[in-house]
Amino acid sequence: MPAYITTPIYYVNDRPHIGHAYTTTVCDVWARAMRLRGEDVFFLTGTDEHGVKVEKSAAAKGVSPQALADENAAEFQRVLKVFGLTNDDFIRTTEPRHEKQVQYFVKRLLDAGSVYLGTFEGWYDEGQEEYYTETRAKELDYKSPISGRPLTRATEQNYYFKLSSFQKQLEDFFAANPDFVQPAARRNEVLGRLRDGLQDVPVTRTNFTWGIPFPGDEKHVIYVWIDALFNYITALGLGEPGGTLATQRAKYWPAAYHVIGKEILWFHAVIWPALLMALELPMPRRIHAHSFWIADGQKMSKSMGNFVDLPTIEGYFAKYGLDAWRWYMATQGPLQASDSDFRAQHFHETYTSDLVNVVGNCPSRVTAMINKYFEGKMPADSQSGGEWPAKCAAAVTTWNAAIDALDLVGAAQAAMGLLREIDAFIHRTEPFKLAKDPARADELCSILAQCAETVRIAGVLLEPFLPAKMAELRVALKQDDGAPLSKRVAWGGIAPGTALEKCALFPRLEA
RNA sequence: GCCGAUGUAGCUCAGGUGGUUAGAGCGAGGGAUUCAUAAACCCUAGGUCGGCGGUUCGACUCCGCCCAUCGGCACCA
Repeated sequence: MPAYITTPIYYVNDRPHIGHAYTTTVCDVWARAMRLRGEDVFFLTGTDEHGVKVEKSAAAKGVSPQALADENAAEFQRVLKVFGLTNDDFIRTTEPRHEKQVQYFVKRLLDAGSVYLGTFEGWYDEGQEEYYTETRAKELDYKSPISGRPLTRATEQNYYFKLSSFQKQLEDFFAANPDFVQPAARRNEVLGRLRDGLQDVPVTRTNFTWGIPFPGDEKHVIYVWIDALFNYITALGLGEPGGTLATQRAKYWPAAYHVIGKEILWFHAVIWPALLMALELPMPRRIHAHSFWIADGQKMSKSMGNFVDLPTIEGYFAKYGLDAWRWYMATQGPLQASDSDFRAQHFHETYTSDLVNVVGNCPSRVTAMINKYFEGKMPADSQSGGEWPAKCAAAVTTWNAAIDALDLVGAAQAAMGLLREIDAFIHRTEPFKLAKDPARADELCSILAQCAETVRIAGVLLEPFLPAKMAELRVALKQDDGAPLSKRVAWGGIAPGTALEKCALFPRLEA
């Protein structure tokens, strides 16, 4: 079955930071894992480029909105390369292919009666050009928080999406698909809010022009959120049935995973499914809303200026390497309901205890003994692997289930658990003592062959997390990476007599 | 303010339909050892299980109140 995974499209008004890097890395690990299995994977990311904020920023800089979007989109694309991320496409919402399809979808919603022209009335701040909700306006004593001038009662004509009419259908869908929104805490949040009842949502704006024109009424532009959500299917060409893009990519819909941050849950868990229902398109399989990184115990914010930004991240690459960064993101990140704290010391400890002491050290001691006792030649195992083939198979099963559930920690632990068991096995069987007893040579051969083979298999399972370092391990073990997972984790991949090199994958570093 | 969640060892978190000594990983201290990147291994850590009150023979686990933190409260990308 084709596997489709998406990140949100990133707002071009932002500079790339750890938040973007995190979401994209999570998707990248998953995409690599699925490709390793031999699945047909499509991994999408991109940029969201419309909206009043972009228009204003561009004006402030004295450039056109498109020029600003071009510059920042290019920066996001450059960053993806620096991070070694393997997205299959990069969609930009100002591309004609996207705009045309969004208009097609909106037109269909209009024709189906799911979008209608309505009137919005509310408290308007003329200086700020924004509306406040009734409660917020009351809090402000009906005065502008900026200018102090009284708010005015204003009305505006907008097109609305009949979200309210999907209440029942959404409730039924959530009931039938309890895993649709992950993690469970986020699902409960959505259900709670759903119980309060849905109101129709405006899908157009008239107070600025930097957006996709509303089909048939061009003084309206399509609200950025609606525009942005459609990226998930415009990239597959679903808005141009029969087109070239659709021919190649329509098979990827419905998406397996929309990975998002918790701040945009409502749009993805409720509005997006309702839009798809209105268009009679299939639902994505899962929405996974991760939480946020905080920095040294403090919430990251623009005003605090404490975002873990690109230069900071590149500092970690320089010191620890890209794979170490991926490992920290994937195993220590906020994939579940609570936030994770990014701390330099924690990063260092994770690097040392996981990567140096286990993932680096275990292959090192195994290849070192084989070099010392067998001149580097893979020994023959008269025990056919003993208990290890079954242990490896169990780890693969656990790993597969974890990947299916986007449980990156579980998958990483399944792989690393094998290495920890090999360490224990070496401790128990003491091959370094057997080496001194010629009468027990056969036993020694079996033990070290089993160790090497298990290390090889663990290395395969670690590839999505540590692609560069596991490539080094493959070279040391004289392996290639062509075959699908099932073949590569089969016992006996290293032929007896193969010349194995000593390897030291992760150097110990000072804090 | 309203709704929801969380609060357990230095850090990150498990756990228990109430019952003798509350667990893991990491960090820290000590030991033994060498195949290995002084790594793997063994031992140690005494934390009033957020606070107060209640129910009970007995609560960290049940109930109430309070405090703190986090999320949501719709036009915010």
